[in-house]
Amino acid sequence: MALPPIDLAVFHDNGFVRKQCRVTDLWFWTTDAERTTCGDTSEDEYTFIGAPLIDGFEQRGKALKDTMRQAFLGYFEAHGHTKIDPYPVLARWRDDLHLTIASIADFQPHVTSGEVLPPANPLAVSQPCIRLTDVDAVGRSGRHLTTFEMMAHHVFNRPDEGIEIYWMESCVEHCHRMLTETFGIPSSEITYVENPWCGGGNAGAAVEVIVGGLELATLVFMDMEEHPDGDVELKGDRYRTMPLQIIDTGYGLERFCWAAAGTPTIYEAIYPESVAWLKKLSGFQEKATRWPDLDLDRLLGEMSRLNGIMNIEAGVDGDKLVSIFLERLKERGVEVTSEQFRGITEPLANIYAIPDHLHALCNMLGDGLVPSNAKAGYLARMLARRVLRMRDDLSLSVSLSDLAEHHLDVNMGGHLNKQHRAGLLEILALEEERYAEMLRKGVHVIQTQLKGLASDAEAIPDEDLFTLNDSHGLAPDMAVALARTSGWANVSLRTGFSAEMAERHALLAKAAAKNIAATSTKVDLDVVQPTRLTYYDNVYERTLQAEVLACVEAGDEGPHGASWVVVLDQTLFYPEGGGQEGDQGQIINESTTVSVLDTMKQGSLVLHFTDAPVEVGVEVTCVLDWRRRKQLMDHHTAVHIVGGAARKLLGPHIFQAGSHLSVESGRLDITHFHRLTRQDLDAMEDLANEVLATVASTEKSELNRKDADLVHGFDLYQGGAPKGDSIRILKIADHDTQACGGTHHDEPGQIGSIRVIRSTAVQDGVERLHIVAGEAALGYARTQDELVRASAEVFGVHQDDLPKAASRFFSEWKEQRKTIEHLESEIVRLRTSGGGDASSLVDGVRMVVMAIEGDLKSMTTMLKELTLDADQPTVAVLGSADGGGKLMIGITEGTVASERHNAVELLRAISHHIKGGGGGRPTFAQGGGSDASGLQEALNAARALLGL
RNA sequence: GGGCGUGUAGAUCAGUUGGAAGAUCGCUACCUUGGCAUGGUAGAGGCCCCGAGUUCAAAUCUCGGCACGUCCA
Repeated sequence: MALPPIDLAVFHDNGFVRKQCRVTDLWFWTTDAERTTCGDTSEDEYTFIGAPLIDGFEQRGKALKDTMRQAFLGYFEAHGHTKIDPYPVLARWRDDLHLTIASIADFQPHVTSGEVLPPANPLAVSQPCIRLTDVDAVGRSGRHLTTFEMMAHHVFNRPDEGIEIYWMESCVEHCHRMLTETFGIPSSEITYVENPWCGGGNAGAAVEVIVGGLELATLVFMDMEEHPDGDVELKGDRYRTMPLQIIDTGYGLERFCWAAAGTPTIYEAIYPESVAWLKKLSGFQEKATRWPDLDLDRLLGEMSRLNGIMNIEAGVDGDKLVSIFLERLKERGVEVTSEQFRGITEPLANIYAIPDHLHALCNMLGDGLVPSNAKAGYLARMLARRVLRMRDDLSLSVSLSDLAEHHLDVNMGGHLNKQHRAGLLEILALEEERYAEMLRKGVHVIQTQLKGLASDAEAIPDEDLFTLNDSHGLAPDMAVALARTSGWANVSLRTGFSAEMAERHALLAKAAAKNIAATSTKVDLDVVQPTRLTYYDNVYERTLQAEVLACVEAGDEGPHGASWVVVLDQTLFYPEGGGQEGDQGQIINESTTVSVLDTMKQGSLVLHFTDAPVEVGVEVTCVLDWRRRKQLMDHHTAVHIVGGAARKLLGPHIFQAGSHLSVESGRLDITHFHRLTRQDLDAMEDLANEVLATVASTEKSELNRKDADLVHGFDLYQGGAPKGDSIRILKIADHDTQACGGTHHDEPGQIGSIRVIRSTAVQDGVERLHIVAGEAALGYARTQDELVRASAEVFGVHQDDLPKAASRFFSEWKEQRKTIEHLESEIVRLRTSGGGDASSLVDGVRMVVMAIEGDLKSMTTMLKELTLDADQPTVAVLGSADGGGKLMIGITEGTVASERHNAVELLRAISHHIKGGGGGRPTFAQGGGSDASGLQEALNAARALLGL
């Protein structure tokens, strides 16, 4: 069964009739009985360009957005909705998304699953969103944006619990009244298109709201979930009704602004100052006047109308697009050449895209993001680099920081959520440096990569272009541009190559995704009663009476060789989670004692992995391995304290990217845009220990999610997004506040001391701090002492003199190595030059055959000494007993000696005496063997062959 | 999270099939001039990132580690 028609009173009351679109086949509602298209097809042009459909909004840019947003939220506040503050653009409360891509993302997954109550119901919000899927189309299509605000009203109905706020009828009525009353849009300009929505396992009826050819909003009625027995079928999947029924709407703030401004593109409506500024900086008008006959305004006007019906998506072939455009423009009486078209649209696309990208970038960094080469940070870097490339294409003489500063002041009122202005500008300056460095290296990379390519080649091989892009960050068009100035003047980029490369990347990504297999194991248990967790009541408790609810074999999966799994009614063992390792200890009853080797969580149960079974139903005593637990707590609380110290010292962008707590050490990953120095670590260490000394006690509390977000904001979720409605919060004075389910000290002072040992790089933009605390700190200090002592003993110096002694020994070693080399060659010179027994003359060629002491290195030095002088043609055969026997033969190049003798042949003829082989060039050969006792025979054989 | 690439002189980088560690700039000394720019000659400067392995032989091949770069999700 498909979905039934959406037949609402609001449509009939306002004179709408239901029709089927002849282009898309979708059903739609319109007041115009003659209308045959739904409004959003390749035949529907934008009708609002130059003729705004929303009246009374004379502002532009930020002021227009602010007024528009206020008008929207004002309507819904006046009609019983609660306005809520927008969430950050970094979706830190979610582990499946980097960026907030829609207003509904704020409430996923916990509110939409029914686990957590919404902050208000019904509610209205204007949520800044970032979507990078269409990043290539931004600036070129006239309407695409990477960053936009999704205005929305949301309703969360639960009919089974009697919660029914409103559904389709009221929703569409609100929408229609707002459009016509608040914004004064004539009904005749509006079409409502029925187009069911599905995604992410959910589905529902949906209505698209089209005004003047532009989709202004989508109203989704999400009341179904995917299920094999469902009675509704959509796009091949079956769905059934679910208990929670959600209204998810999305109104594009920027599109409302555009419809009110009627500008040729959306960018002129929302970033007018930036567009004007960039046009001026780039000399756009002067360039355009190169063609005095060209009616620029007419061209741009026609183009923007065309943009409405041409679907410019990522990967569209550029040349093909241009030719289609030219043809369509011609039909409309606008004659332009391909050169003129490119000359106008290419710089314009950059001018439009730059403010959009900057807006996304400033929002992301403003939320505390640090650029990186992985994850969300990479998205910021990609945007920064796109802006830099566009800036270079436009030949703008401003820095990335200048651009951002302008944008920040003009389009954002100077407001950033978390990051300071100075921090943002510093990060961008660093990004620009990195970009410049990449380009500088690019020239060299091109030259080595293309070494084998003929200088008159017309194309760079695909493989080389892939490598240049993937490994060296040189996009194909940049690679070609660099190659043209580096000696390959005729190369050009094959049409459609970029699309091909994108396809190839998609294939690789798909293949990689296949390899990820879920490996979570599950123990089968029929216990339903959740384990009561007593370690939250008192973290210092060491023994506990409990009842055994279940005991089963662990199978192969048991950690640390554990063979049984025990479940109790309550436990003081902390199960592995939040980076903290599971507790160990013992479970004791009257007759037996079993060891708990590890503890894990499965759903609401705590699994104790033991080395032996215990009887079910009996009362047992749990005994905690306190020393281990204390150490884990030391490290865990210390990690929070060091994290707080890092934030205080380095800035608001410091966010925990991960942590792991073991008995040996604690590990904390933090986001930062620089490598940390020892001075940084020392400062953190000092501050952390100061906290131990000055903060008397930690505050532990439990809040529901709604209140926690409200009171503490999203910095709470440093350790990742917690599950469930109830959140445990650890607050260490005003130093650090985090949601954390781990075990923590009540008094920081009990840790004793904290040491930040070192930092390593996890990825660009993420530093890993290695921390020891409490007893582990003491143990670490002892180990270090021992290392110093042992090293000092080797040198026979006092520990304080160790660095000095080491550097003296090292430099002396280097000097002596040099001296030895000189002396060795001197010895050879003395033994051979004075007519000694090792040397003899045969027909003007000096013959040197001798056994020496030394390794390959010193032999080559001697051989060099013997054979480099062209005035003294020499054949030298050296032998050494070193490592199973070595033979080396050198012949002075370009002399009678090298004409008469061949080093390789000579070597092959004698090397069998030491059971070895070898090779080399005709004037230099070396080899070795496994039997040094044949060395003299080998040298004798050489003498015989040389006629001595 | 996955893929790819790079670590060689103070700097920028070459180094072919495993077989004698190189270039350019910079540095030092000397020569050319009244002085400078420059030109000429000579010289110093290398744990070829670290650790294992293969081999008679590793900067080069294999594995592991560290550091850096880059693309994609």
